[in-house]
Amino acid sequence: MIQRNGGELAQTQRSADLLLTSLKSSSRIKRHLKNRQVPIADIRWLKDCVKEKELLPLDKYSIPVDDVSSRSTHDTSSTDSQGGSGDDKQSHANKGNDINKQSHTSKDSSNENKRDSDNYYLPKSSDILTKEFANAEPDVLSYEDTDSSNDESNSNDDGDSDDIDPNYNNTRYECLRPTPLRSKHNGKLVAYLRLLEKARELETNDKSALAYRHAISAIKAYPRKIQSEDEAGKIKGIGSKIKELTRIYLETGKVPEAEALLSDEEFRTLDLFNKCFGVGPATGKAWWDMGYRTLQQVLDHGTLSNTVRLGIQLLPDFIIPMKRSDVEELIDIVETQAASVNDQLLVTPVGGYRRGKQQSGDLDIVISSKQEIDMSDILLSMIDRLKSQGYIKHVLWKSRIGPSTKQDRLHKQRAADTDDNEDQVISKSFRRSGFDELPKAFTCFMQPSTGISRQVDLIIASFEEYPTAVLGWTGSRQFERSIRDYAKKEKNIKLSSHQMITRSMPERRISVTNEKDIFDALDIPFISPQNRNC
DNA sequence: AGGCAATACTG
DNA sequence: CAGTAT
DNA sequence: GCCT
Repeated sequence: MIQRNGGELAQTQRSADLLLTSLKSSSRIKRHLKNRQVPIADIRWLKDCVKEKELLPLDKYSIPVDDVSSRSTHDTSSTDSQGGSGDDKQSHANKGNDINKQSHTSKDSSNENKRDSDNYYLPKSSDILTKEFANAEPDVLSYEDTDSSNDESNSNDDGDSDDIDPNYNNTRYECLRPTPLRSKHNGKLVAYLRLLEKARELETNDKSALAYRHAISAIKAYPRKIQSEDEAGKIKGIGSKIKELTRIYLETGKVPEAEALLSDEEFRTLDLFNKCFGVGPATGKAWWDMGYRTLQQVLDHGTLSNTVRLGIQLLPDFIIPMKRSDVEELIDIVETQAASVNDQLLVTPVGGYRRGKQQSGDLDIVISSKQEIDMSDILLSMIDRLKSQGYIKHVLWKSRIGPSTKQDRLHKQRAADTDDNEDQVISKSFRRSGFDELPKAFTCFMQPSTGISRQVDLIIASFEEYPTAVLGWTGSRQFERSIRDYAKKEKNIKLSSHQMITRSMPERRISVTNEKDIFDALDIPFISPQNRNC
């Protein structure tokens, strides 16, 4: 039945990516289990799929076996950029599902063909796709309170509650001071401001959103509990509007303007849409305006590019946070595969993981080399290898610029097809051949131990580019913005993830061999990755 | 009043 | 060029 | 929305 309908029957449990069974008790299932990495579902799923002629979500059929819930215990919504709205409360999708008998099957894990089989890698199921906010319970404001019984310790004496803490570096450049993962003393206020930031972003009020971001970073870095509106008003990044919000917060313990968003249907819907790869504020708003209220509706009725369709279909998995051990499992895979491509490769995990986040939404990896070697083709080699080993299931996005060689080929090809406007083509290829950016790919991995799809971004950097690439990809986003801003405004230096150059006319490249060199060249104190959570 | 990081791909 | 991604 |  599987093969007749375009599926493949795996030879072994290990190579399957879905197990179907009709066994009833989870203990019996466990005795037969050799592969805990993949979802287990009732065999009726298969029959129903055939009946409906489509791949149905697994959730109503999936059978929970794992008792060591792969979810983490407390989930305090992620720190940066990611939604401050602590949406889902532990979706324990699986309720009474126990059926009988067994049989296992399904897709082979290696091979990747572009036909329908792609679909078999897709949905894990979940209620996210059908989630609708019309009459839903409001979200609960989730925030990171590191300190319940605050004050004490420092706050030493003088706490003239209207003056800012003297230990605080009150600057407009976030990169000049340490910013921890979470606010130690003002977590709830930060959570409210995040909501407002998000709302501005979804309205495409970029500049306003940025202003909230500055304020949020400032407060996260602020070393004690803010006790008065005047104290808040003295912090750079907080102006009249946010000072007022702070006043309200201090008086009532709430920020109504933000609180309202927790139960606002449009906001919550746009926020959800926006979580899909390839879907930004404009697309989300367009969907809303067309009357779509769930992602499933969009899937069913919208006309979508392949990338966006994938983005939606992968969301149920991508939305599940990775614990550090999950991330490490993927790092191991990349390291192993890199070593077999070239033993000089150096694999460095960056992104939120490097900044110490306990939960990550994706994994960013810089692939460089221990010595100067030719890095052209490394990206493609890695992708090929990871695909053939069955780890990469999709490439969501891939840059095509790569160190010279094949790039030239591309451009020559192009120039050949369009002799129309020679000059344009030439100047274009000229700019590009200078390797403006790092070759990179955003991919979807299948995490072996859980069977969950994970977003993994691979970035290739040459030996020389390594330091700036690591700095640039470690983030946070706000840290990068501020350090580049500082470099430009204060030092007249142009900083990007692939180089650091003086802007004064004879542009000269500043050579650096590690991150510390970059801070030194800018003459600013080194900030450890754990303190770049602006 | 001007500026807010910096770049690349897609359609 | 507008939109999206990092 | 905030700083210069």
